[in-house]
Amino acid sequence: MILSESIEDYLKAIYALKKEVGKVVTTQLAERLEVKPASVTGMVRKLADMKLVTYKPYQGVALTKAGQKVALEVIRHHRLLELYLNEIMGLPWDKVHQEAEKLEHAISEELEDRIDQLLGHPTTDPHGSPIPSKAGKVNNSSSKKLSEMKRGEKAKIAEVRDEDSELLRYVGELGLFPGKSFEVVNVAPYKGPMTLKIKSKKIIVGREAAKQILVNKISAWN
Amino acid sequence: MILSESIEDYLKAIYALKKEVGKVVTTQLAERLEVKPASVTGMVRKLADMKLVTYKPYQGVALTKAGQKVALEVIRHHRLLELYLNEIMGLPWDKVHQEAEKLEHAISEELEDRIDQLLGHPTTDPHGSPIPSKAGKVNNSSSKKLSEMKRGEKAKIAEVRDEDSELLRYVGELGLFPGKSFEVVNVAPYKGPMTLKIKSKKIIVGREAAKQILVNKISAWN
DNA sequence: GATATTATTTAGGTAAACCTAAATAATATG
DNA sequence: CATATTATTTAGGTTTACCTAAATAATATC
Ligand SMILES: [Mn+2]
Ligand SMILES: [Mn+2]
Ligand SMILES: [Mn+2]
Ligand SMILES: [Mn+2]
Repeated sequence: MILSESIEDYLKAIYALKKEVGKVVTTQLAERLEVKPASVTGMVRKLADMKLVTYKPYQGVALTKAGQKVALEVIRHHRLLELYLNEIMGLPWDKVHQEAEKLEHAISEELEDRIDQLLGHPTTDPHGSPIPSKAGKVNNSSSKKLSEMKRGEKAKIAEVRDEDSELLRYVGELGLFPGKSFEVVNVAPYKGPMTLKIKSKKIIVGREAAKQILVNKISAWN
Repeated sequence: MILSESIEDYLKAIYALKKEVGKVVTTQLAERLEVKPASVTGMVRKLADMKLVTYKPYQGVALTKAGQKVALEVIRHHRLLELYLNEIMGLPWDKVHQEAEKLEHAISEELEDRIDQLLGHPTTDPHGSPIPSKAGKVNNSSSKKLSEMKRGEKAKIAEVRDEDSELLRYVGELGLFPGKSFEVVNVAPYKGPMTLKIKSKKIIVGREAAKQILVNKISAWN
């Protein structure tokens, strides 16, 4: 099965939107892929012909088993590449997404396997997103947004949106990397900044940025 | 300047053919790129419009300064990638060409620079081909074919054709890597095999394979 | 030097992945 | 519930990079 770069990107976007908003509609897909809605309609019909998605006009799109398999393969490429570029090659974590976006379509299955091996079969990328296994299993931690946390709650950074380079630089400077534990010591009103404590060091993060950060709560009785 | 993958491959092929046979004609370009001659005519006209080549119908194509610059940039990507894949990632030397053929169009200039740095600014790829510098300088050693050597002559392996995986596996098993010194101890008649001596070890290589191997003669008075 | 062969170009088409503008369907509002 | 707004689709183009078939130019052969 030789699929075009565009097709791979559509399937990936459908997978992501499904995860993020539940339903996948034309306009949102168009916005994410930076094409016009009319183009999405055309492509989605084609994907339906290829049995990669199911599609009912005005109702939305959903991946079939086959479509999901392709999406997960591309996502696996993407996240393995991000981790390799960051960890082994030393590229900053705000640069790797863009690079991986192109490379994900270019690497062979053999190179994918080699990268996986060199990284020791990792399960998360530099931004905390799970790397699907070769077989297509994904660890989907049910995490919540940092922005929704209350004063006094403790949590661990799970995942940071990886598309926005500026956000990543900001968050990186604050030291908010996946895996870091912290406590919310203050939440300013009027959508104001949050103050966090990481190992007795206080840091302040804007509420907008906090919306882009997913965390796993640490239960009080731990 | 954003050039398509096809355009980059045309320019690279024109560069290579110029080097190999001196003149670049439609049919050969078509054969190398695995497209029909009519398609080459079309693309070459387009490249001429873009001032990347000069073209006279029925006469042949030649790269302009701008065209050569692009060709050398793509070749630099290709060869740096081959070396990285082989040396750092441990891919066998008969696999790296195919992989680099796709990746060369996908990596950013920043990643190119990082690879160059991690490799210590290398000057040749795993098959012995020179890596053009960032500025576009290429070391073109004037080497001859192994197949044309006579009994008793000494030389060093310079370069092995990199497109044919089977050839590379064969040559690799014989230990004929770029840099290896040897002496021709016998040349069988009727286009028969050649016997070489590398550090007192004798190896036999077919004449067809020997045509694909370039060497630098070691002068007798050395 | 006429004729056959080979190389190349021209003309007209196709497929993929976009686009714009207009039509239609779904949803929201007074 | 009639009308306005928004979402989506349809229809008809465009661009890129191919293709085939036919025409033409260059070269080789008798
Ligand atoms: Mn992509
Ligand atoms: Mn990521
Ligand atoms: Mn190569
Ligand atoms: Mn290529």
